[in-house]
Amino acid sequence: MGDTGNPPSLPGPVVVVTGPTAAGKSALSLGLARALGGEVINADSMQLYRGMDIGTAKLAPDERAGVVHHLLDIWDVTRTASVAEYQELARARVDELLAAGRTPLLVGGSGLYIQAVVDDMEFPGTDPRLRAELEAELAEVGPAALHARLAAQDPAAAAAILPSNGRRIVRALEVVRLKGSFTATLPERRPKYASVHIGIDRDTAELDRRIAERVDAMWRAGFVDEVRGLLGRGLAEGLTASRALGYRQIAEFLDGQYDEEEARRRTTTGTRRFVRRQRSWFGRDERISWLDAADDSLVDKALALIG
RNA sequence: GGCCAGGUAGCUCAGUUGGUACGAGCGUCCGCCUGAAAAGCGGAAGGUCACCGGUUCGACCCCGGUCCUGGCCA
Repeated sequence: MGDTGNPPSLPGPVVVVTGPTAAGKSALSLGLARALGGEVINADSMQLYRGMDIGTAKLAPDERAGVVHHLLDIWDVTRTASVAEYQELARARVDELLAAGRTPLLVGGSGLYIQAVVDDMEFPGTDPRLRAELEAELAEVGPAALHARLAAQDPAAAAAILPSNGRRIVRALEVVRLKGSFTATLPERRPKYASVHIGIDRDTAELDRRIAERVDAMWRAGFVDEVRGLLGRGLAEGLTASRALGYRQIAEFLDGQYDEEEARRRTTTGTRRFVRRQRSWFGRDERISWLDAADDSLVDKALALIG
């Protein structure tokens, strides 16, 4: 149990708690943190934002059961998220905790973020000016034309990216310009820390039911007011935060594009769809040991995995 | 009870002057993913065209009847 095949020389262990939204990660993480004497490091891209509380199901301070949480509320809603930046912040916390003999619990549903911390991933830099140029070009000539250019500059990268995926084509072209090639900058996946990956999930019908209930509860808790308030703080200008599930839909409702009921409907179905994408991502990570969130002895089983 | 409109994919609706349903949006399912990842992108599966009978070489589309839905009038 708990044997992840990590070379013993790696620092750790980092306990990862992940799984689709609304499965029950937060609850489990509290149980584990208390049992292990650990602290939680948030790995949820949207909980990084200050003021996005209700819609991200962020644990309020008094709900954290005395467990210290890191990397919540660190970004303003106008800020564009960045995996690379998150990676740096999260690793600093992991290192601090390990040095202090505390167990870092990396908790969240953002698969790429977790991987960025735990694996030896390097993100080539970005150049805002170049990026803006490429983006403008994309808007003008469309993704197919840019894809053709990528194919000429880095055939392997072009082959891996669909001609319709403008965003990824732009990033690849940016990296090619900065580093010479996109694909060559992607090293083999190697672990950076010794880690135990615990995934929790539920029966799909059950999870869908929980999602519907949760969205309703968010509405009752004042989700619409939260968004209204954030719009006053520039939410609409934030590239990342304005796209968050529920926030986008409510903003569109407040903008008069459709009614409130429709916003809630779209939030629910969008969340369901998101779950499918999360599972698709997690499914490729063989390190994850899956547990049923509905299991009565969930915490014990998770502790057994950690060993 | 009468009149009008309508019954086509899980939902909302297109469509064929009669020749194998060209469907669309949403939903559903599957997948991709390296500085926006709750984002972005791709693929697939779904239809005895309400039912019965008739006309026709051939009807989802024409005719008759039945049932159902909505509206209007009594």
